[in-house]
Amino acid sequence: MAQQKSGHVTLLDIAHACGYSVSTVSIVLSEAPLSKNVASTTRERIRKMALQLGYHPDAYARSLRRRHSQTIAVLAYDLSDPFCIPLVQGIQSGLQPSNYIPFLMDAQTRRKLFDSYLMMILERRAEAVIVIASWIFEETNLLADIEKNKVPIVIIGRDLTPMNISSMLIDNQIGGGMALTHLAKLGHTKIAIIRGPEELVDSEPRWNGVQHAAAEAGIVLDQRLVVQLPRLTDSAFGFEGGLRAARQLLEAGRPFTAVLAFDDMTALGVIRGLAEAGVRVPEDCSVIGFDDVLPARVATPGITTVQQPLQEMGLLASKWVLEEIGVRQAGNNGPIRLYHALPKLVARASTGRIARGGKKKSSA
Amino acid sequence: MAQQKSGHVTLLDIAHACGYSVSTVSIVLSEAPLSKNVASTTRERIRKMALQLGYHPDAYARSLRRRHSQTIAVLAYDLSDPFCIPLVQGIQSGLQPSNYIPFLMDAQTRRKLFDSYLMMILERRAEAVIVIASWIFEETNLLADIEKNKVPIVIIGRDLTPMNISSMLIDNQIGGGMALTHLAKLGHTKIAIIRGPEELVDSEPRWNGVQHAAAEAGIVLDQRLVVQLPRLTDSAFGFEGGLRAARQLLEAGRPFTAVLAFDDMTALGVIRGLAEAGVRVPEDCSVIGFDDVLPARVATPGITTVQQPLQEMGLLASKWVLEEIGVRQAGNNGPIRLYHALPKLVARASTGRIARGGKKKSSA
DNA sequence: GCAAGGAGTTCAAACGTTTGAATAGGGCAT
DNA sequence: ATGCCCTATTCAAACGTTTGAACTCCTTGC
Repeated sequence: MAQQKSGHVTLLDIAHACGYSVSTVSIVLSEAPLSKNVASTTRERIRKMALQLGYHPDAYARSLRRRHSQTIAVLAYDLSDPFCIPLVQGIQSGLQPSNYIPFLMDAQTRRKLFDSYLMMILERRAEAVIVIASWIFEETNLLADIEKNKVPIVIIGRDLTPMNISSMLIDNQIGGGMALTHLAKLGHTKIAIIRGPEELVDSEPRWNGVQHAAAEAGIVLDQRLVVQLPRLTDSAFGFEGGLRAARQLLEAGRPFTAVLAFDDMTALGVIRGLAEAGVRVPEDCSVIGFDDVLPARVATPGITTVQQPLQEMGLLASKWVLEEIGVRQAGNNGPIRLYHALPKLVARASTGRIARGGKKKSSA
Repeated sequence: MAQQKSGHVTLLDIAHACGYSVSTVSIVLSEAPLSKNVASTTRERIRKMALQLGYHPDAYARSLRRRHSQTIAVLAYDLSDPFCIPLVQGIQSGLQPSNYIPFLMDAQTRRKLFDSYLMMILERRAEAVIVIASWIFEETNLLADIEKNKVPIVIIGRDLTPMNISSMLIDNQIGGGMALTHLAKLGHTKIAIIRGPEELVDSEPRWNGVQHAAAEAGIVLDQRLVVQLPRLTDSAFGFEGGLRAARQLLEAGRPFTAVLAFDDMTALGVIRGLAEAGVRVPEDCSVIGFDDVLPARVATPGITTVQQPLQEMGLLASKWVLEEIGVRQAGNNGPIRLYHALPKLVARASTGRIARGGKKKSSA
């Protein structure tokens, strides 16, 4: 009955209610070491009263006093990009066994939000940060600020080891190569390539991988079959880009039997664009993507793609930060790490052996 | 230089560094009303020093003292379900203009996690809660606990007005009707129905809507064409269910020209299952979904579906809680609200007029 | 000469915990 | 009796803020 003005039940309320001091109550309820020499009858009474009054310790007071928040910030550039989800899942499962809890933040591809979240990370005294980066993340100085505060950071999707930040990336070069090799093995030679937007760091190495693999397979890439995705404003909407790219390719009228799309969403857009013109996938044209996101798996035909081990990466990222928290508590400093994840080709139904007849694209 | 043991710069550090009291520093940096009669030179010096030392106010100390956390908990049953994302987006944009920040929690369809997050909501003194519910949410008593603590709650996807909790749902009955009517208008009469899992509250009313609309259209539903989705363990994997349902339907050998799937993921599974048997969508068979999630929009053919205004619902939910926080601060109590969102049919390419020849399903 | 008021700053208490040190009352061996 | 340990409990300070009240100078008006 002795409700505080805050509306929440406090230790003091319980203390009053059952005639012990705040200390005793605290010791019992927080299961401090000292609680082993609190009389068991006392323990019982306090516990019962706490339950009855509906007590829940105030995380703010507790964290203030204990000087740690048990919180790990997870800052994603955009949760509506299906790419982020498996990463977040991986991180969450990695954090589960620890008693750190993830503080999920969604920057929604907005630079402003991204920065304000970074600020919040500092204010909320997150004990570590995992950043899922993309182009919005343009060397913000706040990250340095976080580093200065001795908060462990891991960044996924960017190599920031030069700034002393542990980083984790997919090996885009190998991945790009895999995609092209897969198409080559199926007999395709007239391959259209949809390159990623310039501001994405993945675009360049992926393209390099494609070129090398082409050279190795003895394929000359027709520059007129290479299109460049524009800057994507609307996050997940590589789809729109792929759709336009496909139309553009068809209009150009140069024949091709396969499209190597920058990522899965692009690939899905391409397939839509081809379908508009009556081009069937994979019968008339193969399409390959990259990432292996959910929409690619559930589409029919299933999209052949270069899979990123996103969940594993998330898991590993959480392991890294937990470890680093450990070593810093011991007063040391762990190594700055860099991990290049290996992609894996997942062959589904959107790619196939080149048609015998060498069927041409229907163009205007 | 006067770093505290916590590793973070505090007001005291700044006070020492520039020779003012902690109070003055606090007043300046928190822009309290009193700061208007702090000498501007003082203000300058303090601000400069704060910046230089890299000061960031401790959210824990601040919230403890101010007695509010500026935090609104958003508890989703599973972020990897594409259904949740637009809701979360809507909530986020609704919260943007306020200075409450969303604390995003992902229960990952795990009852245990769900409960522990609810606990955390209490401990972190969230000032309101928005729950995106599904079947994992089985009348947990913790929600009552939250209510008891006078924290405003809004639940999406469940009618909890009997428990005095504002609720928001899609009108499943109307939605189900819309789907069936759409198929009927296209001339379909042999319609297979895939009902939702029993433990989902949406299943029942949606099915009712379908039945009514069928009666109204003068269609008799063949019970042998009605299959029931099993309990979904793996969240978003209605896909698997749809796939199996399609196989089952084809095996049964009863002809049908359209499938009304419980939701989009199911529809995508159905399409895959039909494709396995060489049944083309929409030429040989129409398929309609429900929800309008991303994978349905980017698949080809685009899935015709009954759209839920998820983003708007999220937005509204955030408006509700903000309002309620307002009225409670004024000492009053707002109304318990209930909102039935109106679904909208989005016709895409997965449904079409029935084939003239009345082409039968290929079965075993 | 003095109250009134304002500008600039500081005091000190409070928010709800945790925890090292202290206390009180044993019992038990010397 | 004294000293000592043991059990059960409490004191009081601290975490980093915020804020109502107080304090010290000044100026200004009467």
